[in-house]
Amino acid sequence: MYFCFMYSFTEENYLKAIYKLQEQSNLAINTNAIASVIQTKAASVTDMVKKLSEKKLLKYEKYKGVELTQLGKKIAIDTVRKHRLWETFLHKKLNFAWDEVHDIAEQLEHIHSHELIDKLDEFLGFPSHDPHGDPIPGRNGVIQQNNFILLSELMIGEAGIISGVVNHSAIFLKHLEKNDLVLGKKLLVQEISAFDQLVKVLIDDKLQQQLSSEVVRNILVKKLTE
Amino acid sequence: MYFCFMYSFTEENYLKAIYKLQEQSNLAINTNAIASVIQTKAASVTDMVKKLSEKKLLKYEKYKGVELTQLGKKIAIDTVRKHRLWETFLHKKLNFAWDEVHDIAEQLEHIHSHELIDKLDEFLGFPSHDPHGDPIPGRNGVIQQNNFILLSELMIGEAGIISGVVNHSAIFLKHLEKNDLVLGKKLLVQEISAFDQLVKVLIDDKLQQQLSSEVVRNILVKKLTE
DNA sequence: ACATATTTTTAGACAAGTCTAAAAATATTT
DNA sequence: AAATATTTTTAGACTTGTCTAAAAATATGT
Ligand SMILES: [Mn+2]
Ligand SMILES: [Mn+2]
Ligand SMILES: [Mn+2]
Ligand SMILES: [Mn+2]
Repeated sequence: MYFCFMYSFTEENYLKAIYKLQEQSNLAINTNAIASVIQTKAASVTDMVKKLSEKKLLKYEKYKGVELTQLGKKIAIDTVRKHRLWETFLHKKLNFAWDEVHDIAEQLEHIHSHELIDKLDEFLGFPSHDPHGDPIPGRNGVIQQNNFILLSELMIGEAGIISGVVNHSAIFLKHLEKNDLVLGKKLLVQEISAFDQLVKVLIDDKLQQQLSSEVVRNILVKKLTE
Repeated sequence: MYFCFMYSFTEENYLKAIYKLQEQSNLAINTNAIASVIQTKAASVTDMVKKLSEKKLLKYEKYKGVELTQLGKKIAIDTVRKHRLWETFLHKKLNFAWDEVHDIAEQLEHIHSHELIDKLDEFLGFPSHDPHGDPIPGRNGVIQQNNFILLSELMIGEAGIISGVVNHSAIFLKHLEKNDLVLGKKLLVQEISAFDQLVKVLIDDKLQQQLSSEVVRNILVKKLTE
């Protein structure tokens, strides 16, 4: 096994972070934002960004921010693909809870081997989504975008299937699991309190539960039309 | 997930290399030997060995060589355990050929997570041997030693089950596979040429084949007594 | 438009790990 | 036992990635 060209863990992490920031806002990506994602200092980001620019992975103009090149974006998406496939493996095959997979996948995503990731993909049956409902990019780099909406956007009387989360923190995921709010559950919105915004939902046509606005703003559902 | 204490890839590789050298000869381990295994220079080994000594992972005396401490040995064995479990996963679950697993496992063995390796072990059904017949250390660090012998040690009329290899090179493994000399096959020694040492064997009571002395000296068998 | 606050970059240092070339220690010959 | 050869260590430099503190650029308020 040899590597066409290999990027370091650090480089991949920077590219992934910039890619995610680029996705979630069309504004220029500034060094402080990157620093906060990577958990490092802005000065370090400036250094690194210069090197990535040298390597044609992104375009960098002093004081203006950065933008990934096609190549940089490809590496980033590839890293996301690996991350989500590994998360799926950990959850589906090794029975890790959905709040336990992320940190281990952060390490596994940097293993370099195309054959490995292709075979893993096949072994998992070419899954389309990871344990958190996030789409898994294909080996061509195409990401099929979800059309999920926030649970908080559902009107009274409308229903949806839990399909993803906005907040990925372990504490939130654990909380959802404890309350049986896992992927695939059907939720029917029955009542929204005018006073404290608590949302009363019916889970899978059986159990009734009250959800805080914090919770409903962080659950993504596939709206059921009918 | 947090790590009790984490050793770097490099440190783990040094410990593993020293451990393997320690196993295969009772002599003191000198820096050149380590350098040749790690694929580096003796000067670099000296530097590293000093640091590992600081960290109580090995005992080092200038010009005398090194010896692992209990802690160092534990880390090394743990790394071997991870390596062999991952090799088993790659071979059994992802259908990699036995000559393709080593290089990827060299990367995977450095993923830090006890839960991960325990769950992987369970997922694989607590295998006792890796795809090359090498024993997989238990989570307690105990390695159940093989009592395999070289195929070259079998006398005419004796039989054995292929159970391991001495040479782990991809070219040798590929050659064995091509000739159907894989783990589990039964070999009966029928003839040893006095002239060129070629060994005529009967594979699984069916196929006759001539093996070079290079081959018979690199196959390990479990002798069948009867 | 000018002063102030914020963000970003530079300068210089540090840690891990590696290298080459030279010096020191050990081993082998004669 | 001295001379030579080999092995091992040191010295000093380099790379990657990080940091702090100071300087420079940009943004904001009046
Ligand atoms: Mn994740
Ligand atoms: Mn995920
Ligand atoms: Mn191996
Ligand atoms: Mn092996």
